[in-house]
Amino acid sequence: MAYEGRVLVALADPTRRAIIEKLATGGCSVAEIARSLPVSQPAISQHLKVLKQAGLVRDTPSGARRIYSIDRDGLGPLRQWLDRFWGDQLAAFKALADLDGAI
Amino acid sequence: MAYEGRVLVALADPTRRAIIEKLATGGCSVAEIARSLPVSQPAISQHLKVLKQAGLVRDTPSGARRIYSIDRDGLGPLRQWLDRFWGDQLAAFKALADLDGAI
DNA sequence: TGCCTTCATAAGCCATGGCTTATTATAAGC
DNA sequence: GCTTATAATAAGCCATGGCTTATGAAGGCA
Repeated sequence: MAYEGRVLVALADPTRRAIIEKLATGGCSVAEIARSLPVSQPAISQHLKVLKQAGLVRDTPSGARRIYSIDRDGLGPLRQWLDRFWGDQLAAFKALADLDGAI
Repeated sequence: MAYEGRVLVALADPTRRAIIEKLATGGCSVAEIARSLPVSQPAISQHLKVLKQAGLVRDTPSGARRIYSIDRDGLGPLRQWLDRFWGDQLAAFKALADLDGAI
């Protein structure tokens, strides 16, 4: 599948979006994520696998635990794909950025 | 469901992305889309319903036909949601835009 | 070594969703 | 009015995916 497809499928699930929101507050272990959501630890692991394969999440071993965190570069493919059809928004962003710079 | 959820679910399906790519070349009737893809007309109608409810597509009656086209404003909710977690990209966009302006 | 914690994988269940064919409603043209 | 074309809806089929429990593998510590 195209890469933007993996990203979109990964983000289409509400539980995976909840994981992203959790990780936005800082790196977390799997158990920590599982404790903050109403699903089992294996379910979290499965979701993290999907997010990782989509490039949205990174993990670094830390002893017996694994610290997961948001991959800042993971959204590139999706942005590129979206800009193919909603590219006008890029111009709007540019205008906004210029405005910001002027203030 | 949150609006960004509808948008993500809508774009997660490859057939719906193909419809978006087709509509990017200009407004199309349902039959025209169905002819360009290996699925039936009812399937296209079902997909268009999902895309419309997500705000990604607009339709205007034209006789017995309906012309569908991309809604340029439909991506706002998704951009906002993405920027909550990948907001650094906005800074990158700003830098890029500034650079463009400088050239 | 033995025990506990942490995490990934396996297997199976079940709801969801994308597809089909059949049908209905509306508009255009004879 | 009748026929044709276009598109939406209904009903049903089936694969996919998200969840569970059970199990296994690897690290830290007494």
